Parts: sequence; C-alpha cells; structure tokens
Amino acid sequence: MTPGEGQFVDEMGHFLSSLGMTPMSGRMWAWLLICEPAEQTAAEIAEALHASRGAISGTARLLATSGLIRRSTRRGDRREYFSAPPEGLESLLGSAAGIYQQMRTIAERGLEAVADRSVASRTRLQEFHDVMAFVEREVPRVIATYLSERSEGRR
Amino acid sequence: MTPGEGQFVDEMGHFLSSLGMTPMSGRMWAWLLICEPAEQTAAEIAEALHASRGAISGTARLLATSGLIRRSTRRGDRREYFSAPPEGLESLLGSAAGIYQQMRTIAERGLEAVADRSVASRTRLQEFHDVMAFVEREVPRVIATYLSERSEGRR
DNA sequence: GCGAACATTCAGTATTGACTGAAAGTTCCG
DNA sequence: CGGAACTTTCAGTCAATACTGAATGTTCGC
Repeated sequence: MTPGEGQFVDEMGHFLSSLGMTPMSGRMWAWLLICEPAEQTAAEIAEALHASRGAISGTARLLATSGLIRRSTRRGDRREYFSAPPEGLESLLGSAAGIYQQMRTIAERGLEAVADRSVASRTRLQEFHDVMAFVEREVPRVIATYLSERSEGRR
Repeated sequence: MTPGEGQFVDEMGHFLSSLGMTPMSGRMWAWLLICEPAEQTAAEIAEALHASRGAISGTARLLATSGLIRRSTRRGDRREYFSAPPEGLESLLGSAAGIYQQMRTIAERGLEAVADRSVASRTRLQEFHDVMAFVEREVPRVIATYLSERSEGRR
C-alpha cells in the first residue's frame, strides 16, 4: 500500500468511525475500493491493514450484512473472497434512508407521549416528524434519478 | 417528565449516540422539542435530565454551534435560555449534506492516490465519488422542495 | 467595586467498545 | 475418517470518551 492509499484508507476509517461505525469497517471498505485484485482474502486484507484475523472476520460480517461488501467462494479454494460491489453504493444510500426512518419512528412515539398536549405545544416535534417523513420519501427518488442519469450517460 | 416523555428523550439520546454524537446531546435536543415552556434554563434542563451542569454546558455549546438549538438571554436575568427553533431542522439536513461532501472529498483524495492506475482499476472509487457528488448536489433541492411544499400547505 | 447568581472549565472517574490472539469450529481434500 | 487450511468466536486488554463535580471565570444588581 502506498502512502497515498494508506491515507485514503485511514481517512475513511476515521470518517466512518465519526459516524458511529467502527474504524476498521471504514478502512476495510476503503481498501476494497482500491485494492488490486478487487477480490481479496481475509488474510490479504489483514496483512494490508495490519489487523488481526478476528477483527477482519467481525468487520466482514458487519459490512456484508449492511450490503457494502460481497463475500464469494471459489471451487477448490477453502478461502473466502471479499470485494466492494457496485450495489454497495445503493446499500449505502439505502441505509441513509433508514436513518431518517428511525428518526421518524422516534418522533412518532414522542408524539404519542405528548398527545394530550395542545397542538401549539406539539408543533416543534410535529415539524421534526414531518421533515423526517419527507426526506424518507424523497430518498428513493434521488437514488432512482441517479441511476437513470448514469445509464443515460453510458448510453 | 412522564414515562413516555422519558422514553422519547432516551431513545433520541441512544439514537444520536449511535450516529457519533453524545447521548446527552440527543437527550437535550429531544427535551427541548417537547418541554414546556419551550425556553429552558440550564438548571431546568439539568434537573429534567438528571445531569450535571457541566454536561449541560458542554452539550449546549455543541448543539448551538451545529445550529440545532438557540441560546437567548433576557434583560435583568442572568440566566441563559435554550430552545429548539424551527431552523434547527434545516441545520440538521444541512449537516447531512456535509456528510456527503466529506465523503466526496475523501474519495477525491483517494482518486489522486490511485491516479497512475488504469481506468478500470479506478472504477469502484470513481463511482463512489460520483454518487456522493450527486447526492451532495441533490440535498439542497430536496430541502427547497420541502420548504415550498410546507408553505403551500399553509397557504 | 463587592458579592450573589450564574456559566464554564477541567481533572478525575467510570464506562464503553474496538481490537487482539488463542481456542474452538467448519470445510474440504486425500 | 484424519488432518490441513481456513474462519469464527470470545475472553481479555487497552484506549477513547462521556459524564461528574469542584474550582474558576463572568455578569449584573446594589
């Protein structure tokens, strides 16, 4: 790994860590975005990132369940190969939508808790709820727009 | 604070904590969304949340600089009053846009680091960059759409 | 200016949680 | 089966950090 690549890997680790994910998940995903070949074994990743096999195993499961990376196997090869597929980006945007959904849900339960108050008293929370619900509805449209623009550009 | 309100406050604390903010910031913001009166002193907030004055002080600065809450003073009153203004929601969406911007920036530096590679080898990272740049551009439009729809509904 | 009533700062504490590494589990070839 | 190659699990360690509370700073009435 060149210094520039190392910086990229570390920056992504630090950034995703600031968003509540683990630093290792950011480093691993970043590495899978630039590594050559694109498919790497756990051992290769562990060596590249100077991390333990255990950390790679746990992080791989995290990233795989959230759809950011793909696991694949080959006949006659006991090892598992990891890669960052294009669909990972859609999963990423989808999880962003999930965040808004969670906030809307929390707001709804909050509104139930203050249901006996006056309408004016609930305005703050109601508006928060409405914004979250709106963004949640808008996200799929943004994704669809991107996908159509991309296929447009490739035509 | 009723049990239902307490649950709402704690849920928001837990949720914002999972996103990298402190639990206290979520609890304080949630409380300011439902409290009565809407403007509260640090002492009132500390009592409602069973937190120390120091924690309120630090969290207030955090929330105020990120635009989620507003600080105000009154003549002849040494105390400071905190509230959750409507603009806080726009700040929230704006900070979401900032996240995409950061990811795009990281991707750009990563692309520089692999500039000598073949185009095919850079595809993964390039596409990541393009998605982030696209969403970054789209966010202001979504906010504008919401604001116009809201004023539409109020007309 | 003096003192009361605030707010802020910061060292200390406790908790959380990410990572390590060894042990246990799984898979597949011979 | 037996065993090699690999993965996963998990108890332990260490570092990061959120919160407390006392000391310090600041503001305003008198």
